[in-house]
Formats: sequence, structure tokens, C-alpha cells
Amino acid sequence: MNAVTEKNLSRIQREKRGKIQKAALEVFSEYGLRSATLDKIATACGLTKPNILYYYSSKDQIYFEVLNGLLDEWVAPLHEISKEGEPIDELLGYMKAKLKMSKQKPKESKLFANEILHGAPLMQNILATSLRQTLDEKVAVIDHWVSEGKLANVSGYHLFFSIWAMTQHYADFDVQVKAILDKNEDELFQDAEEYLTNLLLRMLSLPSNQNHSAEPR
Amino acid sequence: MNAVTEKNLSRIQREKRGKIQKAALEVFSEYGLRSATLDKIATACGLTKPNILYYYSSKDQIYFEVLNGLLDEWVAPLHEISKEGEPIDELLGYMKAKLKMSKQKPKESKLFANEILHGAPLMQNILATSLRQTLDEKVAVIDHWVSEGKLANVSGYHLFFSIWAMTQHYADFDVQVKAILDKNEDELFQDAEEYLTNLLLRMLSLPSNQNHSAEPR
DNA sequence: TAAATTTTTGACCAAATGGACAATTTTTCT
DNA sequence: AGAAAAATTGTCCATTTGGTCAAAAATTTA
Repeated sequence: MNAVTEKNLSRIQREKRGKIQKAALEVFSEYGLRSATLDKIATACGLTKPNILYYYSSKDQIYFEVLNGLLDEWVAPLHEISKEGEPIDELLGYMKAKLKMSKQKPKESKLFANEILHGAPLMQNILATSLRQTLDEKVAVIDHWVSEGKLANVSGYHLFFSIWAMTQHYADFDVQVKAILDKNEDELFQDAEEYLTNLLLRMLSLPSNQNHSAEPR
Repeated sequence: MNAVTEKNLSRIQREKRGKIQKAALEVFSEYGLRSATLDKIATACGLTKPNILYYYSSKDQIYFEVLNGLLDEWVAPLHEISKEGEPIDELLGYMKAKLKMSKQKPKESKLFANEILHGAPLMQNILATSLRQTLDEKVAVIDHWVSEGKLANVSGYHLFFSIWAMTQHYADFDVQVKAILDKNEDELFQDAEEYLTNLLLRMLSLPSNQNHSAEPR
């Protein structure tokens, strides 16, 4: 059934669905599910409302598809954390990957933020199963690192929460950040990366352990 | 004009306006401005829709009043940061105050988060003037502390961003946090406070400076 | 090229919703 | 108590919006 809709798409269908999803991301991330309208999405992708409903059966379905289509990509950096790597480098890398996503995919970030902010009606299940499981695994890795004396003793869960919060803040609340700082986006994210790198280094380093790659300044 | 509406309120008016604002906070924080309905607010406070509109001229006005009514309280902890105090204690105190607000006023947190997430149409001006000015002052205090060698060298702006992000995360994204951690709220916030205290201590302490009040454990 | 299929659209509908308003009820004031 | 003022509500309206549908246009197939 889904195999059919995924495989047997004509060129037109692929193009139009792509256009719709792109426009939907734009509109949903700005307005949220309930106050986004099909007319806005239609305008944003240059199609008519009934034409959109020819490709997707309802507004809710578009939202669901967009959210699900982005989910894997959104969680991907988490999977890259490798038990084999150098602990602090791995976690710094994760932070940088998340920060990069905030810079390059603010709409996606806002879409997820809005969804979770309003109770995650469509994702609660995924959060409590798939995401939780992945996170449990990564927290186990962190615990292992801590027990091996390669990392300062921190709560893995709260560490992830704080990395998520701090990095996504620059995307989700960009209006506030930009109202306070005049810097252009490149400078801003450059500063943020320096700040967060320093923060994590201080947070995660063992008092004795000065042999990791310090920032080159 | 406002002095009149603030002073010359009958008992009934004060009561009903209070009820309405309380219900409005509930509904707006859950649904956001656009998808909150007057009917929902009416139901939540046990009044009829026209009766609500007897006290407030429009839905937008209710939203505006709620937001503005909470603003001072929301920014208050920032003002408590005292140049005269011990730097790390002041900043730890600020973090704890913000975390406490996340625990005790999650609806307010979500209301502001939602507003800013969607471009802060009603607050952009305040953000760029009042909040910015206050923050500039406090960042100057931090810079002063840093220059006096009382604090590690950190960007004050990013420090505040990260404190906001990390503390408000536990309110705004509580659904996600609770989907991942099973702890009850008291435990959760207790752990969060320990984690964040440790984080800030490590982040803000000078390498030499071990003489501040460490956590009593 | 002609039939079949897919895609597109204009017109329309029903439900939801913010708000108006006159009439009624309740409270306050003298 | 009775008049005046304040508060409350039932009813109604206009707009917005998600979605339908039949007809038309475009594309594909034979």
C-alpha cells in the first residue's frame, strides 16, 4: 500500500508532492498546524487548494507526512555518536551537528518545537518509544565513558536535554536572539559554537584530563 | 485612561477579569493565539462568550493583556542579579529562579515560547527595547566581573541564552522530557537543578578559584 | 489521432468562529 | 422600594476554512 504510493509515482506526482511538502514545511513551521491554512500552502507552492487535496487527502495528512518525512533526518546526528570515538570529541561533534541544523534548518526545528510545545499529539508515541530507546542507548554509552574515567560524571539525559535546548534555542527563538544581538547570522552561529564548545569542554572534562583537543585559541 | 480601568474596577469586574485571564492563560498556552477560541476560554472560566466580550473588546486584546500582565513577573529574576553580590552565587541564583518558574509556571513559559516561536508579533518591540536594555546592563555586570577576575571569561549574552534555553526546556518541552524520563516532577526538577548547578559551576569558575560556595554534597 | 487516464480547477457547501446587539436580569444607588 | 447602572445572555451574522464534486484541461496510451 505504502510501497505502491512510494514507488509508483509519476514524474508529475513526485514533483507536485515535493512542492507541496516544501510549502507545507514553510507554512506549518511559521503558523503551526491549526492556524496554517490550505490556502496559505496553496499560495506558497502555486497550486490551487483542490489540487493539493488531490495529492493529499487532508491538511492533517500533509502535516503528518511532513513531520514524519523529517523525523529520521532530525534524529540522525544522535546515531552518529560512536562508542568507539573519543568521548569529548563525540559529544562536541554532536553539539556542532545540532547547532548546524539550527542554522541551516530553522524551519524544521520550529516545526518540531511547535509540535512538542503543544503536547506532541502526533509524536508522543515516537518520543516514548523510538527516540527514548535511541537515547537510552546513547546515555548508556555516556555512563560507560564516565565509569571508564573518560568523562566527567554527568547525567547523560540532562546532558542531551541541555544540548538540545541550547542549540535549538538559536533556531526556535531566533526572533528573540536577533532582537538582542545585532550580529549577522554567520557571526552569531560562530560565537555560539565557540561558547558551546567551551561550555561542553568545561562540563565534560575531568579535572586531570587536559589532553583532549582544546579549542585553537 | 489605563489608570481609570485599573483603579475604577468594581469587585465584579476585578473578579471576572481575573477569571478570564486565568482561563485565557490556560487556553492560550495550550493552543496558541490563533487556534485558541473564545468558546474554549468561555468554557474554561464558566462565562458565556458575549460576557467575555463585555470585559474585553476582542480575543486579541485578551491575549495582549495576558501576555503583558505576565511580562514583568517573567523578567523579574533578571533584575535581581546584583552587581554587588558574589558573581557565581548571583548567576546560580538566577538559574535557580528560572528553573523554579519552569516548574511552577509552565503555562506562562509555554505562552512566551509560543509567542516568540511564531515571530513575537506582539512582543518584538519589547524584546528589542526593554528586554534588550535590561540584558545589556546585566551583561555589562558580567563583563565587569570577568574583567575583575571573579568569573571565567564567557559571553554574557550566550550565557543568558543558554540559561534561558536549559531552564525553560523543562517547561516548554515537558512532554518530551517526560516521554524519556519516568521520574516524577519533584525528582526531575531536583536532578535538573543539580545538573545545571554543576554545569554553571564548571562553566563559570576560574581554574584557580575554588573558594565559592560549592554544592553541599 | 482518438480513447482512456490523470491532473486541474471553479463553484459550492457545512462547520467553526469572532463578534454585534437588543433584551433581560442582576446589582447598585438614592 | 424604585430608578439607574451594570452585567448577562440568546440570537444572529459575516468571514474563514477544510473539504467536495463535476466539469474541463492536459497527458498518456493504444
